Amino acid sequence: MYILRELILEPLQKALFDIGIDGNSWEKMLGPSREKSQGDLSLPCFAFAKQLGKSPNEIAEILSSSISGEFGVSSNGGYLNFAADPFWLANKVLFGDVERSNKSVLIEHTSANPNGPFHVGRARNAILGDTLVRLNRLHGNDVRAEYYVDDMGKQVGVLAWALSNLSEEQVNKILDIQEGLSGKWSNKKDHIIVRYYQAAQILRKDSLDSNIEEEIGKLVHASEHGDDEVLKKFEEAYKPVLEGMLETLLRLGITFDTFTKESKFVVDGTVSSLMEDFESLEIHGVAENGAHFLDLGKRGLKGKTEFYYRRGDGSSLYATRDVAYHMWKWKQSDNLINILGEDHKLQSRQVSLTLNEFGYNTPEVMFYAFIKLPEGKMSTRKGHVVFMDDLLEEAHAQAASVVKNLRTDLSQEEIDFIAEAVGVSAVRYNIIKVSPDKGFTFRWEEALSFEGESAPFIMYSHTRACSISKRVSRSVGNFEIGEIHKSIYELFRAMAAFHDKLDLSVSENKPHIFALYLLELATAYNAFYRDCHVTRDGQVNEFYYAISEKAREMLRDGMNGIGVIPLESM
RNA sequence: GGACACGUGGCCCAGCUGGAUAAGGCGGUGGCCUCCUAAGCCACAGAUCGCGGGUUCGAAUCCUGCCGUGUCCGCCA
Repeated sequence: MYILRELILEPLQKALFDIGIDGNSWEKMLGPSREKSQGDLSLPCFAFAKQLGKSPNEIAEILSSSISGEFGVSSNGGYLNFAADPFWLANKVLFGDVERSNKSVLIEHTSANPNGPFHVGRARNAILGDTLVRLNRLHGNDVRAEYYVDDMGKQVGVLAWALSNLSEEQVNKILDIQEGLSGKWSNKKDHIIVRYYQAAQILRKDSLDSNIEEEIGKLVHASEHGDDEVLKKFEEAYKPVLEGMLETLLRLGITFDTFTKESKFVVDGTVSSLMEDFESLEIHGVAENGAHFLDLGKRGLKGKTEFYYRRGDGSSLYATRDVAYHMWKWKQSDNLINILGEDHKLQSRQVSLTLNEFGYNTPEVMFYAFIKLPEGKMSTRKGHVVFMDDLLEEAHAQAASVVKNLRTDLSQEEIDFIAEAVGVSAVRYNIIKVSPDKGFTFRWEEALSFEGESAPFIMYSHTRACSISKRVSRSVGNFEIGEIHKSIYELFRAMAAFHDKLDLSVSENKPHIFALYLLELATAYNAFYRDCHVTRDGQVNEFYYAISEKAREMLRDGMNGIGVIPLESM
C-alpha cells in the first residue's frame, strides 16, 4: 500500500534512528504484510538484532511503542506491523487523487506473418500485447500500438507464388479435400487463402519439381532487393489474409494505431546504408562466400556467436531489417516494448546487442511461452490446432446457453449481446491470468470456464454494482463516513491496492498481476455486497452507496484495462 | 551437445528484488436464495514448494549439481 508507506516512512525513520539504526537500507525490507490479518505493511526486525544486541522481538516492541500517527502499529514475532487506519483509508479511497504516469510508449505486438488465421497459440501474443497497451493507457501513458507487417521474404513469397500458380482444384487435391473449404469460415479470407499456402508448402516438401523452389527463390530475392512489382504482388497476396486476421482481433477488442511494413526499410535504402555502417564495426567479419556477420561473442553472447546480417549475394536478412526497424522505432518513442514468443529470444538478443553497438538502447521485451494442446504442439498440418475463430464461436455458444438458463426475461438479441461479451472476455482472461513465461496446455473446459477465477466472475460483481446504481438511479448524495464494517475495511484495502498493482503490472510488463488483482477486488466487493446493503426498505445508505459507486468505477476501469467488457447486466 | 525458460495439494495457478502458520481457483464433502442478479456466498478436507548440496539469523525465493518439460542454436522468417 503505497499511500500508507508514504505516511509511515518519516516517523519510522525517526524511531529507527533513535534506537541506533542509521541510513535507509531498511527501506527495502519494509514490504506488504504477508499475513493480511497482521496489517498492511511490515518491517522484519531480524537484521537489526546483531547490531543492537537485542532480540528481534524486543526491537519490534520498542519500535511499536515509540511510533504513533494516523495508523495502527503493533509488533508480533519480530515483525513491526503497520495497519491503515479505517477512517483515514476511507478518506483516501473515496476522495483521494493519484498521480498518473504520462510516458510515451510504443508497443509492438502480434506482428504475425500474414499467411493464415490465428490459432490460440499465435493469439497469445495479440492478447498479451493488447492488454499491455490498455494497462499502459489506464496508467496514463501515451501509447502507440504497432503491428510490424512482414510483407516480404519467404513466407509471403510462398503465398504469392501459390496464389498465382495454383487453382482451387489443385489446392483441394493437394490438401486431399473433396469439396473445398466448407463450414463457418468458408467466406473468411484468411481461412480461404491459407489453403493455398498450405498446398504450396506440401508441394515444396514432396515435389521433385525443383522449379517451384527456384521460382519462389526468385520472388523472395526480388522482394529483398526492393523490387516494386514483386512487392506489389506480395501485397495483393497477403492483404486479404491480414484483413481476415484483423477481423478476428477486432472481435477480441484488439486494434492497432499503426502498421509498418518491413519492406519500407529496404525500399527507402536504410537497410543497405545500415549494412555499410555495420562494416565499420570492430566486431564485423566476412565469411568465405562474402556473407557478412557480427561476432557478438565479443559482446557476451554465448553459443553461436556469429550474427549474419548480409547474405553472400548482398541481400539483407530478416534480423537486419529488424535492426533498421528498431532504430526507426527509437525515433518514434522514448520507450519501446516488444511482445515476442520465446522462440525469438536469441534473435531479439542479437538485435539488441547490435543496437547497443550503434549506441541505441535495448528495448523492453515481454517473452511468452507457447500454448500446447493435450495432444502436443499446435500444428496446422497434423490438424492439432484450435483456431481463435472457433474458440470465440464456442465461447459465445456456451455463454449463450448459460445466459438462457439464468435469464428467462431476455430476448434472443439481448442474450446474444451478453454471450458475445462474456465469451470474448472469458477467452482473453484465461490467457492473461497466467504469467507469460509459463507455457500452458489449452483445454476447452478451462478456456470456457465461466466461474471461479474467470472474467465472468469479475463481470458479475460489476453488474451487481450497476444493478444497485440503477435501482438508486441518481448520483451519490451528501454523506458522512459511517461505521466501517469489516467487509468495508477489506474492500477499502483492496481498492487502495488498485494503483499499486497497476503500477507494478505496467512497470514489469506483467498483465497477470493486474488481472489477478481484479479478482481480489471483485471478491472484496462481493463480501461488501453480502454484508452491507445499500438499499434497505426503500432507504438508501448514502455512505454505502458512495462505496459501491466508487468500487463500480474501479471495476469498470480495471476491466477496460484488461479487455474484459464491463456489462451493466448479465 | 550448448544456451535460455519452466517444475508449487488429484488438476490449474499466485508468490520467486530472501522474511511470520505457502495465497487463490477447479474438482471433492457439507451448508446458504420470503432480503440490492446464487455466473454468487460460507465451512471442511487436501502441499516432502522436482531431487541433492551450499550461502544466511531466516530459502518456494539466491548459488550449485542432477532429473523432467519447453524453446532456440539456418547466409529461414
